Amino acid sequence: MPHLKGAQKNHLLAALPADVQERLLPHMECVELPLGKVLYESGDTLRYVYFPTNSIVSLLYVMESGASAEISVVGNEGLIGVALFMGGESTTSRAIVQSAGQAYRLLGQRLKDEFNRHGALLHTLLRYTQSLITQMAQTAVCNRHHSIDQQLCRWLLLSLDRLEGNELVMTQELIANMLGVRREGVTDAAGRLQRLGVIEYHRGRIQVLNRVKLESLSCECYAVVRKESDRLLAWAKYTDKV
Amino acid sequence: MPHLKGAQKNHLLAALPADVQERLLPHMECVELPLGKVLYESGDTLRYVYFPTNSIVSLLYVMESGASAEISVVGNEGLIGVALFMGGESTTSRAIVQSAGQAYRLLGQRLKDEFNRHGALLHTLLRYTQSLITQMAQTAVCNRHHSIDQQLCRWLLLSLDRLEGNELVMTQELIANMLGVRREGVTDAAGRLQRLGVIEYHRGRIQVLNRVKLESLSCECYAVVRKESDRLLAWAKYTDKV
DNA sequence: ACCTCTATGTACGACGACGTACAGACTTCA
DNA sequence: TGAAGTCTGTACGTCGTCGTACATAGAGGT
Repeated sequence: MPHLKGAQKNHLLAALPADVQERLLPHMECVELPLGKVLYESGDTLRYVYFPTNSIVSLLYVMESGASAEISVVGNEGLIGVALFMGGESTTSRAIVQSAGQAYRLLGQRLKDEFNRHGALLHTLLRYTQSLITQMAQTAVCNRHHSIDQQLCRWLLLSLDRLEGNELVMTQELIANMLGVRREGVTDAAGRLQRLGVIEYHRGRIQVLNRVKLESLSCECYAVVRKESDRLLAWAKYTDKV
Repeated sequence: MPHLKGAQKNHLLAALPADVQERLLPHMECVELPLGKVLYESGDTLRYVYFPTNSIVSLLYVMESGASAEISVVGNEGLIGVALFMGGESTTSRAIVQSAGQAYRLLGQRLKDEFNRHGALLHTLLRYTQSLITQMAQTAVCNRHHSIDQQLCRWLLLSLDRLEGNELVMTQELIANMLGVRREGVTDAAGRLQRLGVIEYHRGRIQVLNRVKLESLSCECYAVVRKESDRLLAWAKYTDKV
């Protein structure tokens, strides 16, 4: 079953019972997501949902002034487009590829059809949505209380969790857009991390050398999000009843 | 039908079809929510959901240091306890009464039973949850980019929308806890608003004199949340299909 | 009338982040 | 090999918020 193999790379798909997977997979296509691609714009009616495998997508709010702030990060643990099954069909944020890679794409209506069978998919997606809510809430907290240095650590860890390996392909300029701060602020913070031997970077490639230390330098926000995600997405349990 | 009358004060309950209301209402009780009461603590397994009528409840994240930040505000437009039907059973935030009043309380299991009938309640609650997500996302943005003055305006407007009249019973100290800033910062901002003739306050009572001006002084965040809530909670449409 | 508690007002130095400007280093492509 | 573009480093004055400290005034109780 070739489809199944690829789908296992996305935790959400992998967690679904075999019968649900079999109904969905024939309709899914693997697409390339280049860096910077906008999957949907604020207010767009969503047509597809995306299940990232080795890509990362940011949900970004862009203000009237053009300034931006990241609301949450989505990788192989989740999907892009919760508004489709939540019923709103659109959101106020933009979905933009933060790390190039691949994703499975599914026509929204197919997902909704399965969702409306009220089985495992519904419960799985709702639990995932709650973990997304937690991430958004913690982003709000972090933006209020923590320094750029701490936020950079949190952001690196969240991104790292969604990729294989210990390298991020990402300029400081892009990170600044995500965090909603100046590029120079990221340069300062990254420079400090590099001098501490925690990371090493060069022209758009960041390697994490000491993850443990990175976690200790991060604010509590990363741990909160990580722990709650682990709890909510402990797939084996609760998936067949609410 | 005495139950129905009171339930109409909560928009979420009011939006439900008669048969759903009739099944739920016998199990609901009207409870008093005094200022400062904690409906649930971070990590608690939720037992009840609350549908506020004339009270306001804040979802607050409390950090290790004890500092806090409000994630979202809930009033007669929504309910407290989405984690129950989302499947997580608990959240990382605290629910605390910000404005005393009443609410309908319902045993979580009753709500889940109805939710699992996969009818109008499911779609209604999911759309509400999306509006809540929007509010959280915008809180993150606002915390990043806007001044205390702007955030105070946003906060006053959000609270005002959830109450009758134009008065808030709320000390500057409590507002500071919600916004996650110093009390003195709120004093400064509120003083400026008072000198502009936009509000008038005295020892824990705030009256809004000029709502239009308040909106113009607020950042875009209020309008974004308001507009999206109006869209998502335009009950008449879409409620019987996804 | 007095005391106590609570709510609000004001001041000042410290600090983090901002806006702006510009320099250096590496990459890409002609 | 040279030019253009990209990514990163550094500097400096400004501004908003913080932490701290203390003052004032109204509310409530005895």
